[in-house]
Amino acid sequence: MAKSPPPPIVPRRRDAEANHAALLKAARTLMAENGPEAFTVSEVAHRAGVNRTTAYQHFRTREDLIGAVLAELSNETSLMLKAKLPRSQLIDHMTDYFLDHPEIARLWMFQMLLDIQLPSREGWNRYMKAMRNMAASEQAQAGIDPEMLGHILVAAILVWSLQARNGPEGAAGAKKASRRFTKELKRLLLFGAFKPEAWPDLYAAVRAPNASKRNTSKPNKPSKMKI
Amino acid sequence: MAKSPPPPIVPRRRDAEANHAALLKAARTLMAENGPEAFTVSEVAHRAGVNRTTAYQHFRTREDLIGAVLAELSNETSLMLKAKLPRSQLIDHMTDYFLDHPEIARLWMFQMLLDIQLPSREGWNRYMKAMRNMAASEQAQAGIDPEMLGHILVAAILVWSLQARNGPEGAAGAKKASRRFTKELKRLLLFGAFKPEAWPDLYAAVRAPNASKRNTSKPNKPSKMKI
DNA sequence: CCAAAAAACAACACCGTTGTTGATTTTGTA
DNA sequence: TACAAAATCAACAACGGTGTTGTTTTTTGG
Repeated sequence: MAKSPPPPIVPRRRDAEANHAALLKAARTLMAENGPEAFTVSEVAHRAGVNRTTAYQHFRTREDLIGAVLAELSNETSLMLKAKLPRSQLIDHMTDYFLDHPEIARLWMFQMLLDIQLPSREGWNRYMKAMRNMAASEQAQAGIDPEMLGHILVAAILVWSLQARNGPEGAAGAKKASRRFTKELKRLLLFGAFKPEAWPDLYAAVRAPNASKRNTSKPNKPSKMKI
Repeated sequence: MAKSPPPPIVPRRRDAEANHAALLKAARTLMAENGPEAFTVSEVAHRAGVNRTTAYQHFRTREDLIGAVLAELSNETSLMLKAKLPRSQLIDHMTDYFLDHPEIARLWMFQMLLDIQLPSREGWNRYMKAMRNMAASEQAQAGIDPEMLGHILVAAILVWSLQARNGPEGAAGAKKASRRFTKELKRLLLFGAFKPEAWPDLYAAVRAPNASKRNTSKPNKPSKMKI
């Protein structure tokens, strides 16, 4: 009763924290490898260099372990998306990030597939908001559909980060190949890929969407072009 | 010995073929649902409306069943990619195809993830060849990197087809949302998204790749553009 | 009606995984 | 040295999956 300062010194005899972290990391690796459900506690414990029963001392059940990994993942991606960067480096940054953290990219894709749903909806919302702002700005072309463009970009980058290592040079060439990738992505964003005059039907589909809308943006543009 | 025409009539008492097909279909559905490894023979048999032991009469082991599904899948996607269509419908066609066959899209993504590798490398090669031809043609802009553009497109379409059903209107609105998607994709291919003059750094990265290259393709092009 | 194919059914052995329990050992701190 | 947290270890029950076997039932072509 007389003791006013209850010593906040947490007794940490053997390194419980380190083991906890090792277990989380091992679990994450395995989950990213074959899918978030395709692992056994034994495997995780073994990879963490820890006894199986020790794992059960840190996580009551296998499901708890999965949940912990997913929560951790959600935090990290949230942080990544929060980073403020020069806009011109955004594409490189995201591509590099996923390239450097393949487990995150893979787990994200698995989540998307199994659709427990996209991890960290806040992150996704922030991303989409940025897309809308960009589309509304002076720096963007008119007529962009920001949500759809957002889908296109994130899909391309995510999937690329998974494929990059499959090239002829393997993981070694991944970085180099990725520069090729981001360059083409930037090129596409700046200029597109087709010559509009050579694709009158596409042009029509894009410019006169459903019913013949109001003729903004010069409907005769394609007619004068020749291939 | 006297019988010259040995009757080629295959005795098919109870409908073995139908069951075989039902098993394949059930397996494919389940594999697409939770991943190509995440199913049990019992589940498959149950969904196929067939006894578990009957399943083992059609496929010696679980692995055989998986193999059969994957082979079937490979054939179908190969066929899809072989279809000759007006080029302007290609994007819609691919998007619709995956939208109408979600199991195929999902299985494909799972394969890509687990990277047993891309199903049907021939299909992929044919696709990349088409991209190269397109890039080399008069209808395309100069300076395209066909392989990378190919990656971008297929990733965007595949992932979209998985996401389409997650919209607010669910599966019902998927078709409508997909038209939004393909429209934006076409728009992007025709015009890009950014105003090059507003992104000088991107422009520099794209036009003067590593060392300052030869100034082909009018480097002043972006300066005169407005919307 | 008969014979044979195809399916259903029940029972089994085997294995790996989960989660628990209780006893035992290591190790840092006081 | 003594205490106690943390990790190890062995053993166990319960469960569910795979693959097999032998038997029985249904169906259908001849």
